[in-house]
Amino acid sequence: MSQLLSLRDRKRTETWAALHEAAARLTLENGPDRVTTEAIAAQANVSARTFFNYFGTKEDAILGLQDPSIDDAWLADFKVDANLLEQVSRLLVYVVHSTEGGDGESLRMEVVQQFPQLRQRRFAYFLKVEQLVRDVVTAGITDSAKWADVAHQHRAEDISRMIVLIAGAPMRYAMQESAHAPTLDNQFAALTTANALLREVLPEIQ
Amino acid sequence: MSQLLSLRDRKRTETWAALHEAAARLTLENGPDRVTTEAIAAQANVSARTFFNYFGTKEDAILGLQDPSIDDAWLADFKVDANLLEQVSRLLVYVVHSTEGGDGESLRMEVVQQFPQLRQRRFAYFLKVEQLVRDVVTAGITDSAKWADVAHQHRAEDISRMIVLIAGAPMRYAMQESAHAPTLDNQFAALTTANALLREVLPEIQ
DNA sequence: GTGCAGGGCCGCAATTTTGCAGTTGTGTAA
DNA sequence: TTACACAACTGCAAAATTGCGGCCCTGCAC
Repeated sequence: MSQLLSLRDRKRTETWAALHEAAARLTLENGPDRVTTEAIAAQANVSARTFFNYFGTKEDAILGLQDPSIDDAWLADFKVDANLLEQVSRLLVYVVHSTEGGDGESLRMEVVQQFPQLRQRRFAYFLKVEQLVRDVVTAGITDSAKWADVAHQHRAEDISRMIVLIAGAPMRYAMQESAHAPTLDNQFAALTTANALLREVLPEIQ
Repeated sequence: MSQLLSLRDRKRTETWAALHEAAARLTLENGPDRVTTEAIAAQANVSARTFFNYFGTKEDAILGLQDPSIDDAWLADFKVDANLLEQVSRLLVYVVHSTEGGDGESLRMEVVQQFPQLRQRRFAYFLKVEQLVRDVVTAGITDSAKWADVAHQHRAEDISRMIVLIAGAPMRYAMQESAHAPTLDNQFAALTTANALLREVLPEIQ
């Protein structure tokens, strides 16, 4: 038996996918307002209560969003002593990706294109992403000798808040930019553009 | 939603059936000794431990046997004050039936015909059936005015033991008789014959 | 307005499933 | 014979699921 995942983890993944699939499909068919959490649960063959064990809101299920997380391997690679902006940018991209569960074959895209009202929910998730990344950066700064000087004058929390805001600016920019054409390609292009823009702007404003 | 059964009960029934099905099918394909409980569980998509939450032994799963039980409605109809032998006979048939879970479309018959070694397990279950019926009869006798006299000279447990033995004789007889041709028809015919035989013998031996 | 039903969502206790670490018995290679 | 793998089966604690009562909000009939 190929068991990269335990039976428990495999079933958890399956249930998550079943709920997201059901939510997305039913939404595509009837629109988000004419779908009940109960119907989604029934379609996924679990109880209505279990639905809320997996998703905080109906919209999260429709979009297939999950709380951001960082793999230990990634964490090990993260260093604050050089190229911090670059590091934080990469981390943000990675963590945003971690909020989008399921394989690439999700119905998310179709749903977002069909019902743009749902789009706002992704911004809410970006806040969670930033929070998580801030925690990581804060920890890095606290432990770093290089940052000791600055950390003496400002709280590490405030330093990382500012850094994450700057590093996250391209993503916020890209999210607004690609709002009306939310394909994967568009998002990626928008982010690339925004990154370049940041690089040009930064030297000019100090 | 048609919910005669709660979601919980429905899933429990499904899992039971999935395990029995997997056990029977794998046995038909490979023989009972070359099937592991682990393989059965995997086929039914549950853990190895869960298998034993449903069945006490591998053979029980193959045969689809479950502990005997009596519906409350049946219990209400059971009276010890008249035609006791008849009543107990009926009850025995009913309770034996209750040990055979699943719909009629079970692979049980095929398995038993293919691997007669498994047959013995059904005798073990008949003991459980008798025990359960004895308890019912004992309770009836204890509460009955008609039996007060006899119950004064013998313990109610002993009285019911004897009655159940007599009432169960045809079933034991039939089980031996139909051992080599265990189809439903054969079993039923054997039981009918045995019942008639009992009725003829009884008056002669007092 | 006022009541009321419907639906999102949460807390909690009961039930079920899982993982894991045994124990036991049996076949079998050394 | 000994050693050992394998498979049936069990106890127990952690995790997942379920049922249920309840809160809050919104829309809709009256």
